[in-house]
Amino acid sequence: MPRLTDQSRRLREDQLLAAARRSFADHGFEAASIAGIARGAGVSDGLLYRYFADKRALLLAVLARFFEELIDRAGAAVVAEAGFAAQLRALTLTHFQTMVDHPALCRLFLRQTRDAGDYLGSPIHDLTRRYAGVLTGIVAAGRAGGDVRADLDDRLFRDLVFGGMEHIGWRFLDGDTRHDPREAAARLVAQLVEGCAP
Amino acid sequence: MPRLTDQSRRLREDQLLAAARRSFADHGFEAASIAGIARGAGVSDGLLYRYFADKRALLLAVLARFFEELIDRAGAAVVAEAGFAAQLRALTLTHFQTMVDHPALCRLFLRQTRDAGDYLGSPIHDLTRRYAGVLTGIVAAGRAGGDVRADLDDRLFRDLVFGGMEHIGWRFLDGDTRHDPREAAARLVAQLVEGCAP
DNA sequence: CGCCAAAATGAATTGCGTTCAGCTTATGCC
DNA sequence: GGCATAAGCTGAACGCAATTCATTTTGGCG
Repeated sequence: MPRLTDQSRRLREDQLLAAARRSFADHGFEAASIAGIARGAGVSDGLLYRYFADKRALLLAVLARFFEELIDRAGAAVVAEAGFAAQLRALTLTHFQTMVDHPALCRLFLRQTRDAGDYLGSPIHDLTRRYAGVLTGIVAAGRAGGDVRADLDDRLFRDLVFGGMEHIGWRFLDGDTRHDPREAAARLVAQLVEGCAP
Repeated sequence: MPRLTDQSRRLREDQLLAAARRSFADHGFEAASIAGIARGAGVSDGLLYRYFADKRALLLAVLARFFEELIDRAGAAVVAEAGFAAQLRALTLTHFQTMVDHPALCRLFLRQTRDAGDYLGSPIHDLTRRYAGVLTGIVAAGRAGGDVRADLDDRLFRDLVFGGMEHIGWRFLDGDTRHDPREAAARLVAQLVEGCAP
């Protein structure tokens, strides 16, 4: 049997990733079984290991793809807006909306991504930098436009934005439907801009 | 053989929890084995299951105890200070210092605690409320003292504080020794108070 | 048409959480 | 002191799922 073409190899990989995404989203990491994923993709258990080193590598590949989709959406939403606050709202809204639309995958991401030796230097780590870069761009433009303090600590601000989004986002993941992503985004941005002093 | 006294039962439980804390901190949740924990406590595998329903319940008990210690420290640190900013710095400093002192347990906590059906209504969920209550107290006092906007959204502020602390804290967990907990706490509080507008 | 290398298989291996049938031990009663 | 009792305690056996690898299948090429 001759070597697979790059294209058909990629096709099969897509097939496996799609089946894995379904299984992981439906059952979580531990409860999703290799056998179930392989069955879902219509292949044998063993073949999975020709494409991914182990179960965790498969999960990380699923999450990396998912994260990449989020970053692309966020980037597009941001460039469609003008002004610091509007761009920041676009970023946070995209983030929240993703949590509403894909709660299971977001859960997986938050639980499995950071920590564990395989994070630093992983593809997901690089994506995190790319996502952070979107925010850095917003801040740089805001500073140039006079909407942001010149002495703002970029990294601290990033930690507040992403940390705040994460915590607020858990309400969406927990299925609290009283909350509206658009309003949550607006409130978060207003708070970040104004602070809590009178 | 007569029933164990409450006291000796608690003693044995402490023994098991201590061994489990060591194992989990040293190897992480998955890699820590029941056999290893039991050996560490000087008992058989089976006995563990007379005290904890399963491996995960054992982990949650370890984390609950650890979290309780943090809350007590934080509460004590806060009441020792006066003024909104100083109290908020005390809370965040305690948080950061705990991350520096117990990185492995903090990692476990962040990775294992939220998510997974067993969170809502669990002892750890209650402790989270207690921890949040410390911050709520600080904000209420700050509002009364005129250091906090009357219309501040308490829950949003809480999400920003805890989310920000968590993200900043990862730097401590990742062993980035360039960062000083005290300075990180001061910067975080200043940013929260002042916002990012010029 | 066979040949061969790569793809694909799935049964065997392995490791670990969990269970439970049996064994130990401390207490109180005769 | 001996013994019945009931709870504590043990650790080998079980089940389940990830991973491996010897074997089979596949399809282009000389």
